Amino acid sequence: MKALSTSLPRTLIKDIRKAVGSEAKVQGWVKTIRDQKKMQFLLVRDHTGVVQATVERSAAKASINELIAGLTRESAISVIGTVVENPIVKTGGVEILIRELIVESRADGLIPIDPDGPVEPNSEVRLNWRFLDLRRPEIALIFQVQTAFEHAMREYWIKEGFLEIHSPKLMGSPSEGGAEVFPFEYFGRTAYLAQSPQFYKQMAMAAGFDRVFEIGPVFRADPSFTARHATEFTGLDMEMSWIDSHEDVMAFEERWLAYSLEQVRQEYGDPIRETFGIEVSVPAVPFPRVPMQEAREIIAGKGHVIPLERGDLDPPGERLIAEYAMERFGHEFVFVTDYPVDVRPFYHMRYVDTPHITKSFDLLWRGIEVTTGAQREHRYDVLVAQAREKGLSLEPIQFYLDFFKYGCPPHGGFGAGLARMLMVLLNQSNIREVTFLFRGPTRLHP
RNA sequence: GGGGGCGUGGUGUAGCCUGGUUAACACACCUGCCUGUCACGCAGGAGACCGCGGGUUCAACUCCCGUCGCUCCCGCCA
Repeated sequence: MKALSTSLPRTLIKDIRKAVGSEAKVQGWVKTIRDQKKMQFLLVRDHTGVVQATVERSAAKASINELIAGLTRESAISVIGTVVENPIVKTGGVEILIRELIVESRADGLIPIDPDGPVEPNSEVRLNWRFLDLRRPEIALIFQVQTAFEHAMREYWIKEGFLEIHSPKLMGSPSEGGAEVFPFEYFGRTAYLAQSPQFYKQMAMAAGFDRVFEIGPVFRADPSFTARHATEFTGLDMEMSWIDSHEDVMAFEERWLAYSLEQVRQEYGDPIRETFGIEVSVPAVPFPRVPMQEAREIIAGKGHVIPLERGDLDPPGERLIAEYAMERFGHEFVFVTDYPVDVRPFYHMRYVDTPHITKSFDLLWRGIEVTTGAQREHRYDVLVAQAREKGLSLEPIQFYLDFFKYGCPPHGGFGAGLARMLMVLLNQSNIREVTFLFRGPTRLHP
């Protein structure tokens, strides 16, 4: 009998209704125990739903009654029994009449955080016990959406002829100079964690790969204490050859995003609305574009003056330009273009007639910066001059500069943050909510 | 790195401003009861040296100083 039971295939709770009238095996966690005098009720949760399992107290069921009496919430169990229709039952109108119950792993009675509790513990406790926190069904949805979003992005890239690359994360020199890289000991010398695949995706252009993308980890040693920064996150990077300007890159990105959001909307639009109360809207193409100089004027017109010496927008400025894009174009996205050279890296291409301005852009989504992109400087002499002007020493980046010595096509690309986009998409106030395991300046465990 | 806020049973909070009872409440936990529950209910119980260190005071969870941790904003960025 035991052998027969265990050979029964598992039924996911979302499919339990199809098993009405026959025996089924359900496996999951104990959400609730209601142990009464004549009846015992369990609510069992798996990653697809919740179902009630029931057994009467009787001599014939004594061993099961005993097990349930000693059971704890959040224990991992297998339940085998007949699935019956019962309209009174609030969890879907069906229940399982327990024939066999196996306690696979008993949970300690005192749980540090309760996945079914009425209130969320504070974020520190939740991050300490992230595996319990992640049992909450609404959190599972976040990662289902991430999977669909990422899959759609990859699918679109591949459809458009991009190659997927995996560039090294161990580097012999910091890719852009500066203090924001993590150094570490590497067989007696210093190496660095990659803070972007920038140099390597450009190498792929010099190699004639034409178009590449990478989805992978990037590391930033910034001691940033905000709701949208992490020291390790998943970067979405792409680079494309034979472009005329950064406009080609923006035109690609907006189509890529519109496609990916359409896929997410189709697959998860309903649960996202129910769980997070937000409508997944597929953005119209093209997105609005606002050059930096004009953006400053618009923001000033809204009563916020960004200091002249500051080349970039500040957070209030970002919110105001997003507000403008919504008022003027009804759009959640806005490209801010043409950043001054002093706030951009040396490899961004500059305009011929206005050389203090780069052919670059940031993409803001509801006021949050989610992308930086540009046309790259592909002419060796110009690139070297720009690196010198920024005060970089050429020796550590000579391997990179060499990419441009033997025929490199004009090209450009962008880098985006997966979690940041997910945070905006699902209307979450903190990047930690949408990160499987967050890494920040003071967070290395679990 | 600069500024603000918060640290009280397993979890979330109240109490602190205006020092003075056994530090309260909800959820969770334990025991018993309960004819199908469904946020089950009822009765009882255990569980907190109030982040840490120092100071003021007859007396400190409460006021002051320091320190550590967390958090938000700014800077930086995706």
